[in-house]
Amino acid sequence: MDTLSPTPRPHRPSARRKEARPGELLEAALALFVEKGFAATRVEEVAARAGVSKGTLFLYFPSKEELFKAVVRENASRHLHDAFLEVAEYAGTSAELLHEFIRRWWTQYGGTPAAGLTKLIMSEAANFPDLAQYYQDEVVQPSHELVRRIVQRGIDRGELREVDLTLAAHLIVAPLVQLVTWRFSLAPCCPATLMPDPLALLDMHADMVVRGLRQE
Amino acid sequence: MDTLSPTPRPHRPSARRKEARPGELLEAALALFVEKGFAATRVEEVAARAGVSKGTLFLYFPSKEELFKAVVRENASRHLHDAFLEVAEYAGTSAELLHEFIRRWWTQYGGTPAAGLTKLIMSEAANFPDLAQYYQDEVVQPSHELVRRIVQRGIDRGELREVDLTLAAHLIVAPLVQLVTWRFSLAPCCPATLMPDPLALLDMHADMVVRGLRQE
Amino acid sequence: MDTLSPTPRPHRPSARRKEARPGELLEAALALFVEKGFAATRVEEVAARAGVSKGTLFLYFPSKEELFKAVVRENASRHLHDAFLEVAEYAGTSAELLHEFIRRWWTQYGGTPAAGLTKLIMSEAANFPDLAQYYQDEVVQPSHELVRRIVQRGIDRGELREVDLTLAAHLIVAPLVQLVTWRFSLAPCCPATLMPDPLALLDMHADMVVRGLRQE
Amino acid sequence: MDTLSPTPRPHRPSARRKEARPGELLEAALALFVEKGFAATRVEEVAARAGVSKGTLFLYFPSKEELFKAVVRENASRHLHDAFLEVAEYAGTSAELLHEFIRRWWTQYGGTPAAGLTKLIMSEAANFPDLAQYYQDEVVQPSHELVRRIVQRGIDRGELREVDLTLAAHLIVAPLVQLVTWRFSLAPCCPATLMPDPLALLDMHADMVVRGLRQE
DNA sequence: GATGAATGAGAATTCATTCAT
DNA sequence: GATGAATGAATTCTCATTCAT
Repeated sequence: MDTLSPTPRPHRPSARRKEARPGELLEAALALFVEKGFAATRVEEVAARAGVSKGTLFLYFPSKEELFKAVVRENASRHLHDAFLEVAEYAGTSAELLHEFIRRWWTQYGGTPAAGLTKLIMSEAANFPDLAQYYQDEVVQPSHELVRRIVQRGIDRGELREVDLTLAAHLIVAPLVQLVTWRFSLAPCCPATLMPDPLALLDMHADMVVRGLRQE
Repeated sequence: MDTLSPTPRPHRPSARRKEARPGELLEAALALFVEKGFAATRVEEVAARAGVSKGTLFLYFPSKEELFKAVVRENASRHLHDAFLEVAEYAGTSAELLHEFIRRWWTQYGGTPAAGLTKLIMSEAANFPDLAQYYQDEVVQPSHELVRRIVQRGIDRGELREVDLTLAAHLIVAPLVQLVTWRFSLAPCCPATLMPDPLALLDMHADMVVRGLRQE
Repeated sequence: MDTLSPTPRPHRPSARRKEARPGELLEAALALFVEKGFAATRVEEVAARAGVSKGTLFLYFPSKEELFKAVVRENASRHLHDAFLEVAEYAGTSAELLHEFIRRWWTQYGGTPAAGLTKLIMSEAANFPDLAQYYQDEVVQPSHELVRRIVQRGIDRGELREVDLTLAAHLIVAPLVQLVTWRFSLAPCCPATLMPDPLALLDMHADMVVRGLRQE
Repeated sequence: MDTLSPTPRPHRPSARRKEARPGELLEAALALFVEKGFAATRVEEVAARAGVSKGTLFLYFPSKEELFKAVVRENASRHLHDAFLEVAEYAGTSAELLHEFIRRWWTQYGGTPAAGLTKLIMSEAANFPDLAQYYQDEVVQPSHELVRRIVQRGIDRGELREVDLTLAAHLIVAPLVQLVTWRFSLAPCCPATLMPDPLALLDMHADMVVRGLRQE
């Protein structure tokens, strides 16, 4: 698209490439770090996947470790802000909101390459404790807060029972996290039949949560 | 000494002596592989933690990779056989069985060091596809089969609704797997307050599952 | 413009324009090579200090090594020719000549940035034996010859004892060389108090030489 | 000597080698650093010259830089202490003491491989300012102090004129330092005829110093 | 059996040099 | 002519593996 549309001053090819480099490298690095882990990924592989040479990578990131940190920072907390707004404005029932929330989580994060970040953090937390803390603060905590608000809203509306919000949030989030963890760990190795259809699983999950929490 | 004493179930009599030291090495290796990942763990660390020298490790395991495989094989499918027997013989309600099953899972696996294996497999599946397949066959599949039997038993007894057994099993297992994954990834890095009490979480999970699946 | 104007001694008319920028590069390179050594100096630093880009440097010098050689050739044997003439024409006593020679050496070479060349050659001689030989032939030998002539002149005039000219030249030159070596090695690192005033040192040196060599 | 004398428990060969390793590596490193400079010397060369592999070097020194620092510390201030004692107890004339001091300096340091350290420090001072300071404090300062004492002793005995001790020390030391600098820089590259016989040069130097400083 | 010194293949990083713009 | 992004050969350093004792 970009290459075909006639623009007044199309940046010189090399300039356009230069601007795209970090993004391409981050994308390649995310995929490889997710697949093989930080230590088992060679920077040369990352560079090759991004279509550049080893040396070029170091033009944009001073070390493999900084590349890793940039990958995490780049992919953390992308859509979280929007989700907060939507929940605050939502007008339907809690059952509808939960189904909607979970489905959107899948289309906007869980089903995208960025979801590999979740598995990556799980795998490397002990080797990068500061990043783990960052992820905890920027992604985990806000996500749980969002889910707690959804549940609290249902309680306030008389649709859901009064329950421990923290535990409920963990139980609502767990299958989502589990789904992406599997998507990037066992799923690529093992027969496709083992993985249930994500949307069917998520719909049943939303249904189970609603049944499990509803006021009787 | 050990090799002569008649014990009820000696794994393989001739190998018992040899397995005394390997046991310590496997234990050390499990802990370190879980914490740092396969590539980031140095064999010298494993040996040191087991109280032997680097050379000794290679007396028992021909390579780091074989050590890893032994760790997985040693820790996979420990209590699964017993669980099958117990479910088959269980006499109480489905609600009781689910609570009992989940609680025992925690005391016999989820809360033990062996549970690190789950996180380890998640992290290293792509680097060791044959082990991932082995784990899938020996642990994941049987576990899901066991859970499906529990649900089927509830349906047969008229206590639970008819649901997709595969999806139900995934949703029942997901929070358990998620719990151990966190126990070995973010939990060691981040404030204790973030982790809810495992038993409280698991009890609520069992309760939610029962409410979500019960016949109305 | 420059290339057309007839000047008294244009080095090579056609090359004058080209040599404007190389001059800055050579100056920058001399300073950095002296400070850090050939291998530890990055061409990018040289270019930056000369106010041009890395690529531009290679427009004027085909390689880092050629740049180094140009630095040496540029700075070797600058004032030697004049000194020979002055000694030949000198009319005063040997004591006056020695004092004068040494003071001029300081103002015209030893105290200038060009003196860094001496330290540079000391440091890199083994890595550039052909340059070392060039320096030996073009600078060291003529300098010693000049000093030998001064001593011979003193002997001929009956002011100085008959001594081994070669040894005397070495002993007269050594403190000069030593002074610039220190100026570019330890002096920049260590408290100024350690460095004696160069002119006081050189005056005492001239005085000691005269006393050491004079006819009794 | 050691290897020939029959000792009760000759260490096992490997143990004897192990103990000798650091020394062999330091010796090899000194020679190569002196010849080519720190940056231009490859650790593999050092290892090869010491008869071991690259990896072995890192068993004894954590980095190339630490190896360099160890080389300097190992070779600095070897014979300085003895020299102080000998000067304090010396009974002869100042002329004899100066000749003796300079001759011994040559046999015990200037003429040995350890003298390369002097050139090495000159070359690398700017890149290792802390080592330069260390050398200044541990070697240069004490050496000059020693020489000042010799001159002061001569003044006290009425043999030498009153002169600036600091300047005198510099002028006495300069040709010695210059001699070793040349020994390890231009001398290996250029025809032997250029280098005067060190002992003849040093004798003339001592003679010139005595003549230059003596009371008239 | 146990040790740990030694090895060397492999990975991260640097930097002189090239070349399209 | 000038630039600086890109390259890849070269170098430091790591660590699984071997083996003599």
